[in-house]
Amino acid sequence: MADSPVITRFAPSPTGHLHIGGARTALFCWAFARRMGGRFLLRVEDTDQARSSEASARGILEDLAWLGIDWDEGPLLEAGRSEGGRAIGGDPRGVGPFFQSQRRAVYDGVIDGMLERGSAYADFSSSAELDARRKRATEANETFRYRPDDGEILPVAEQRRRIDAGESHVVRLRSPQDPVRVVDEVLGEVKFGAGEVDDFVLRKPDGFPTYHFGVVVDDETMGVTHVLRGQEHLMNTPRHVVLQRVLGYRMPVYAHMPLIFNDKGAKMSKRERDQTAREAVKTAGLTAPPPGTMDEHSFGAWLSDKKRQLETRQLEALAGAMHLRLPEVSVDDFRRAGYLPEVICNFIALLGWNPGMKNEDGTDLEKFDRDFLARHFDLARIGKTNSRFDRRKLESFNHDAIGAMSDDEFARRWRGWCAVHDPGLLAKIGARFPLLAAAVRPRCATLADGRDVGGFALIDDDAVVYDPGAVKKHLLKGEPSGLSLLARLGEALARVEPWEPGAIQATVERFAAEAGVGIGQVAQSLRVAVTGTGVSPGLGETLALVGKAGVLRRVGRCGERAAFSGRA
RNA sequence: GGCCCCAUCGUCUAGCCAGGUCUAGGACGCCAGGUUCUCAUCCUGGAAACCGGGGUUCGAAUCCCCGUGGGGUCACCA
Repeated sequence: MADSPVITRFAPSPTGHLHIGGARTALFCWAFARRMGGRFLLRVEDTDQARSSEASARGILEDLAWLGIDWDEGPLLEAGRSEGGRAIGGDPRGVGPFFQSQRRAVYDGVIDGMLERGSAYADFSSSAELDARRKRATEANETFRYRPDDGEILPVAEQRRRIDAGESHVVRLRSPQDPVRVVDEVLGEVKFGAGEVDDFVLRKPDGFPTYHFGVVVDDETMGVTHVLRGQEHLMNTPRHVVLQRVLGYRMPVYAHMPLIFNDKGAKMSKRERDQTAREAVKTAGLTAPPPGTMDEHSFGAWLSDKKRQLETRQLEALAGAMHLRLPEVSVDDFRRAGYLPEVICNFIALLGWNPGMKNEDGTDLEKFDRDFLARHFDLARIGKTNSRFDRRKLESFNHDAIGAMSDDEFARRWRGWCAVHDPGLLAKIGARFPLLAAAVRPRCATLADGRDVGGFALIDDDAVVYDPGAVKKHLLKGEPSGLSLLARLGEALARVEPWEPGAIQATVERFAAEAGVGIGQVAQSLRVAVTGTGVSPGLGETLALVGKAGVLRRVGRCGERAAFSGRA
């Protein structure tokens, strides 16, 4: 309907990185707004003074922009500056600001009215008292609900006087004890009995609103029509609905989405990464930090304290030194690990939503882009069941996406990634980068894999490390042995001109035919001689990358190695 | 523990709302073959699920109830 545009919002709390679950929530909010021709807005819920940070807010905004999730209203962000740039956000309707910390006057105005009407009251009791009561209730195995009798609440004038005197206090909702019924777009009808909602806090002693109060006031003020959020918020809904009723607000449409767990079936959390690393350190029996990762003191402190978390940089350095793969949990993690933003969007959309369409070959349609989501996303097809995050499948999707790219496109993307995450590779490979990219592309599941696959091209010629197994299998065995072919092969290769994959390949094939041995044997001996292992991209590409001089040097060095006398 | 949600292959799911066409389809992973100079691709084939018990019905993966299991939530965090 033209007169009732859909308005959705994503409202992250800037206390850390954007979690993959949060990214999905944002994506669904975005997709739904797009599909309905509505607006998607972003609001930063920075009401926890101790934990919120500007850097975190900035990071979350950038992660969203990177995923291609752009908001119509919200904080301004200059995104993609390197690629022409675009500005996201703004306040066309004048409903901002979009940082809750800047909206105190709005909340205070609402609170004042509630205090006057007696629908809220100031509570001057200390949090210590409350904690004690809560503890007693818990020990007695009772549910603790803060709900004083009418007589215990101070007269309005008295409240006013003590507030004006500057006494520390919280403001609580005088909660009507009515049942609440919500028809959730995902879960259907959900009922909450009368008395489930207690006199929860609306405004904290520091003057900042609580989450519940901020959400309800802002959603109303900003005209939010549809609230899409994780199921962990389901039990917050009756609170919000009660508040809305007290304030005479409209109730938005709710849609609670299933949760995403890690592959172990536990909630995905940042601690996982530290846990994984800590376990690896312990099984490896490491007692000191690997060189260049961190100092001994922080290492020891981190190792002995399960709750302690390393800085991202330290953790990554440690994992790198130990050749350890850390589980990704934030968008930022996936980005550094070399996943493509469009693949992440595709994959997380599938965690809880399904288009329910078939491809022409009868298989289920599950590969799609953001534009598809913007055209087909709907609430009705959001599932109810929690899902596990299957990294193998994500990897497969990413691999397929890379496989579908042209060499040029891949080179462009990989170069962009390297510029941020692996500048050393760019410096080392120089002008041969396009060649490397082409060779490596079909073998990469992530952009980070390129370094491993093409590692042979990134080392010095005399730094090749020979894998004993490969040497034994491909150089020492057989008659004639690979080793014995190498010298003559070198001579043949020296005459190759121009030095490019096709010509190299042809020469090797001719050599094999003339020597009367299989192409496989020749190729493998050469591969081992040049890369040190029996695995690499196609032989022509591999040799082309190393360069003629490099290949001849490596072949020569390989032939000289006494270590190949058979004892390996 | 109270309240609330959920339940199809190992994992993500289609099918369920409008019961029969389901000897339950697909994807990832796994296993076995084939193509290939290795690897990765690619091709072919395979194993693999309706949580249990009651109903309703001629007929239930689909509807209802109970049980069990899993999850969420119980802050002056969001």
